[in-house]
Amino acid sequence: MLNLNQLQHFRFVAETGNFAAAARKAHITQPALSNSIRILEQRMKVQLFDRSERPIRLTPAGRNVLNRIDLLLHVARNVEKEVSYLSQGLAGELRIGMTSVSSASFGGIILGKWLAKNHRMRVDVTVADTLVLMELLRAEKMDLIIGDARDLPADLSGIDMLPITSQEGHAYCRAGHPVLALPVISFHDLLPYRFAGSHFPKAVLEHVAQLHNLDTPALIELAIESDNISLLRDATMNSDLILLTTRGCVRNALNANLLVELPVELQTPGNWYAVTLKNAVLHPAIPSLKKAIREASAEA
Amino acid sequence: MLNLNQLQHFRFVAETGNFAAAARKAHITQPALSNSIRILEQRMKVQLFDRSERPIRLTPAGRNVLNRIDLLLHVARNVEKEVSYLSQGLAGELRIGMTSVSSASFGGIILGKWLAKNHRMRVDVTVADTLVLMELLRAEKMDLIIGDARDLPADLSGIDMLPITSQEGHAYCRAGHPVLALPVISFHDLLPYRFAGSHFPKAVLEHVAQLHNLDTPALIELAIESDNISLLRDATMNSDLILLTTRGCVRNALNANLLVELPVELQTPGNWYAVTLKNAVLHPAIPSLKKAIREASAEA
DNA sequence: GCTAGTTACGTACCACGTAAGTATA
DNA sequence: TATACTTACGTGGTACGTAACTAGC
Repeated sequence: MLNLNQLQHFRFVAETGNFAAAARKAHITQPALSNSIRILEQRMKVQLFDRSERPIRLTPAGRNVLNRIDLLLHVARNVEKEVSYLSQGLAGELRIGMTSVSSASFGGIILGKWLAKNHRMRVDVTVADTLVLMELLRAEKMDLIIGDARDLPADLSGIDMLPITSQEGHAYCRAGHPVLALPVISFHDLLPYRFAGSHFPKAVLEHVAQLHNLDTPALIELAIESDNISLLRDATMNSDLILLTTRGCVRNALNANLLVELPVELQTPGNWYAVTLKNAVLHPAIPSLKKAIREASAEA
Repeated sequence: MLNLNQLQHFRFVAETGNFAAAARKAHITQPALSNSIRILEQRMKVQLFDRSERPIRLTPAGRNVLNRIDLLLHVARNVEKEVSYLSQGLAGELRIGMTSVSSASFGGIILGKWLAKNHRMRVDVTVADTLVLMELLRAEKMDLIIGDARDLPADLSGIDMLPITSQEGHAYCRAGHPVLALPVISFHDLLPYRFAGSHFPKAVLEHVAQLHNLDTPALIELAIESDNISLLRDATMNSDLILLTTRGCVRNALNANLLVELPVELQTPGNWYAVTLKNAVLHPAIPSLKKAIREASAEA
């Protein structure tokens, strides 16, 4: 097969029109480069340079070869770079499996944030139920799946499970909120006060609505929607709105007794685990993705 | 830089899923291939295969590398093939210069036929006058030019000239044609009999018309036009048509005294030469093209 | 125990450096 | 004569083969 080093050498000489300068570029001595080109010419059975006069000149055939080589070297450099990134877990393609609900409620968020930081990574997401995903994982057709704990099979040998607790949702109100005066608080009691929350995936609201036998999710009226969590906190602390969010986001306000967690079961759907094979070689990017999942969990 | 051999080896193993089979494909022994892969893994800092079980399996990172490599190897093989053809003068790009007249009258025909036989060749044709073309040739911006002998410079040192005589046109009629009875025959005497010929470039007819002071080339009425030369001969031998063609095309008929060459000056425009540099390395395809030009000349 | 991949070791070759030689301007 | 490329030669590294070893089915 072709020797990319020789081709690179050839390119340097063709570019500089000068063996000595090209040798400096290639970080070898001039005679070594001279040899390299000579051998290349012999292998190709093509005279690349006309050395009969100074400065040396590309032959017509040399020009043709040069044109061809350009693309090849370009592709080679790209592959080299890509592999370097790949080995550091910074590039490549991950095959991720998710259940429909987990993808809707938090999978997209985690992946989105992770991909923003890892712009050389590609992710191929398959949505299926946990049992199917487990099969795909075991067949090594998946690099990582996010499965529902209740559906994970009894046989947990050979798999690595990372719990995802990030998105357990709760309802919060300000201290001194009128609803706190009730002896027993149900979800229905919250409805009149309206809600504050981040842009929830539809699936989450639908699930909560269904859980509490509401005819339509629209009854859960979001008075204020924003991904700016501090804004939502301030709004809740200064009104009777009910804040729907995760505990991690209001930890400080809870400690300062500015917000109160309501004893209402939102029961966000299931407990999830990020699952990988234990006795297989993982994709170099998996540790980074798992770290992102752990951090997302810790934030909650 | 990357080593294409190693990458090829990797591909073989990935394809067969089997070191022994891959070694046979690569025409090396199995331990040698084992080493090759190991070194590649070390260089890439990526584990490509999971050897802990049989059969061995591609790791996720290995899959990623494989995808990347495919294009690279494909391009490399193409370049290799291309260079091989190039060295045999069967592929590559030629930069040809022609005058406007020569390109119209026969350059296109010769190139067309030659390209049909050399389907891997590309030709970049520049049309300019002979002096300009000579400059381009001397500056090695042309591989071959077709120049008008009258415009070629006095200084012919360092250039190689191949005369092109193929297209010297003459007029022919059947033996016993009435026009032969005239004591002196001029071109105007031929007009009433109409003409037979191949599909001439406009430039040629215009030139002939101008030469004989005809108001319009349309007066040279082509009763029959065809690229099938034997059909034209037959038609001419069995009628009073005047055949406009080159001597080579009617050589046999002339020898057999079936056709007669008329003493009429058609003076096809100029004498051309295919010109190349003498003391420069030529494109490998030039001999083949020159041969085609010589053959086209010989046919005439 | 049989198949398949690895490790160990020896060899030949190839790419490179240094030094001397040759050609061009 | 000076610059630039080539040739000659010595060396280290690498890619391969052979043979012995080890591990999975």
